[in-house]
Amino acid sequence: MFKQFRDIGIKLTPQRMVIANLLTNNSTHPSAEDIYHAALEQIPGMSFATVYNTLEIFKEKGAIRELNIDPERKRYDPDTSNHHHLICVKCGKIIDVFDGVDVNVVNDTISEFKIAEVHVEFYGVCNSCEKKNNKE
Amino acid sequence: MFKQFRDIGIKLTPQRMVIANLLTNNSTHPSAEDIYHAALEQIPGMSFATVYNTLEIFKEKGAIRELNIDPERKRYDPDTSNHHHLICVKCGKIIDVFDGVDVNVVNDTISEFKIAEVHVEFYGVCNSCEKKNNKE
DNA sequence: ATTTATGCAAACAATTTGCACCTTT
DNA sequence: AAAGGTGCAAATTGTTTGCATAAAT
Repeated sequence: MFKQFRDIGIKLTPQRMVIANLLTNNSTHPSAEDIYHAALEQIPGMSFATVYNTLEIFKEKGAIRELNIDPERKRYDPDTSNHHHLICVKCGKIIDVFDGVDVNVVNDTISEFKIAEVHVEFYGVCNSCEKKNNKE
Repeated sequence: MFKQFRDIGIKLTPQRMVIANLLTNNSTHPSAEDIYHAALEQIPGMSFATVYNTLEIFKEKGAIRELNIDPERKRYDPDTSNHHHLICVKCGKIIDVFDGVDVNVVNDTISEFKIAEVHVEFYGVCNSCEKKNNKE
């Protein structure tokens, strides 16, 4: 599982392995602070600088993606394939959407661009928040 | 032109009028700092706190929208209608896209949400950056 | 030995807040 | 005089950086 990290030129130290582990198969889109706290439990003495350095390297090498969804802090997504997000405006939950979304474009301004990626965010209220709301 | 601001319950002081003016008919998606500097030229002594307070009020009342496109700072958009953005990854330019974009959804997870808004960002390279690139 | 990563603390940048003063009702 | 807005400075939050130590090649 760490093979893919080494393959793209990331030297895996114990700290980085812990961070890589925390990111992989994690769909919560954690912030640097989330990762720092979780990592601290596995490596006492783990530093914030290391978390930030590691996230920077992972991002540079294309192992993870930085999300701009949360205006207060950067969040990280271990899935670098093009996918979209569903955001609950009540509880802040962010859910991945991999398929069933089709963006059709017929627009001259856009045609003049060399588009590399298309990100779609769906803002709304999730099921559990909706239920909570109805009970009040 | 200030009428619409008053109509939604915003008391218009001189400072707020300057800020409202800087925002309206401005498609550059300025940051709080951009606005502060521009406002300072019209009202010497204008404070940062006032800019932030004003942006907060405008946002609360629905006169402007806060954008999460730039990971380093919040940006503000005077257009609160649902539209999309074209972002040049080279020069950072952000261009509004009002039509010709159609998002089709066939996805159960999304169906369970009460969707309020859909934002699409197109990341790519704009024409002028593309030309610059070719000359090098 | 040289390069590279870590951890600490200090520095930074964007934003927010507390509070005294000044307006406007 | 009561309410709300402004400006200043200090505080907070998220992130980055400089540097000495430690680890890996």
